[in-house]
Amino acid sequence: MSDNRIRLISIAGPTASGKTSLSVQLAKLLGGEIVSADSMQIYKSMDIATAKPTKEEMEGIPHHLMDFVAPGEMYSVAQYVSDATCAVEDIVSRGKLPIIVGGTGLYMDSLLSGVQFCEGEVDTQLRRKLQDKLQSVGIDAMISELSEFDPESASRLAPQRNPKRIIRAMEVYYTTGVTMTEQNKLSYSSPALFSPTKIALTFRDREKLYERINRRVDLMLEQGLVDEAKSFFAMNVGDTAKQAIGYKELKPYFDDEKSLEECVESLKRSTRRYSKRQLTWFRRDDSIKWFYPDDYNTSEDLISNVCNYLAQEGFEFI
RNA sequence: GGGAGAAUUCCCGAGUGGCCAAAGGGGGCAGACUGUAAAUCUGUUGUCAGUGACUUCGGUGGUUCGAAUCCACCUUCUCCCA
Repeated sequence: MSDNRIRLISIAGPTASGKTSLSVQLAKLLGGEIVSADSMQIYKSMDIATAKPTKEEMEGIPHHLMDFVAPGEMYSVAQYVSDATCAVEDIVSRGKLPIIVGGTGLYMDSLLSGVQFCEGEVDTQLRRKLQDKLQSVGIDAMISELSEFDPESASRLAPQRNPKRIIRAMEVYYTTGVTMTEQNKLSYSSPALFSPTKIALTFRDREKLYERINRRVDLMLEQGLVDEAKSFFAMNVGDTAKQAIGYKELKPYFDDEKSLEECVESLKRSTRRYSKRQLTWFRRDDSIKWFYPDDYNTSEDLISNVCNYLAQEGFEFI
């Protein structure tokens, strides 16, 4: 039986775990190109806050799906999967190895497993209407409304009472006539295009990761994060970009409500919490091979161990 | 030197005799996750063999059937008068 799926490598992990430098080194050794799986690095001009690699850090390795959407535009997983799939196919067509690198679990998994999202754009008007309705009737009423046409989703979503999810499940049905439950099944109906070898990075000692995060935030400040935030607030920013960690935490400082130090503390905390959520996401994937930088004395040791693993997996070095 | 007040579980902070292992928030930890995902949401957070036991509310002693809550003294801190 022949497997036509595209072989590729994915590198996941929490923020500040060292994905960028590892990925560039691997790309050099394997003849690869990088496809970013990061929901915020896709945006232009949000450079410091999203810790986008600099030209020097890229070392000449092409990076795709990074720095190409205006902050004012909306972007979504569905677009990402379609854009990234094209990028991967393009890389393969040129005889290069795609390396998917990023910390946005939803984007990465959706791409790697070839999730097919339902047709059509988000109906923002409908969404607003549902949000208003939720405000007035309460979440329980929304859950029971959902259960009228999609009882499975309703009971799945009921325990956490997550407004966004409940509204989305309703949106899907009202705009497509297909329930979220059916849509989830349809999403996995076609065979996967890719055959990924998944690796991920994190520190055995959580404190070390947190220290790196703290240090990185300090570095961002030195690089001019405050100015970048100032211009961020001055421009037209969409709902997705607005969520980026790095600007909103500084808002109270600009509004004269808090000191810069306090804001920086909260920025560090948000980043730490984010890294935790990333870990939660990636940890549930049993097919991931984890590497821990704090197991090695040098980054060279880490890289050579990763390379050994990739060689076992059948990847060829140039 | 005199006077007033405060000390609570990782932090802030409620609690003023039993319903208190102690509200609430923060933080931590764990989890969920299909078009906002760096978002959104859930659980948990004294210890142990978890329907119960044990230790905890600055310290020591006391009152009481029973105290984080009342009394005495001590310690530290804050404030006011000098």
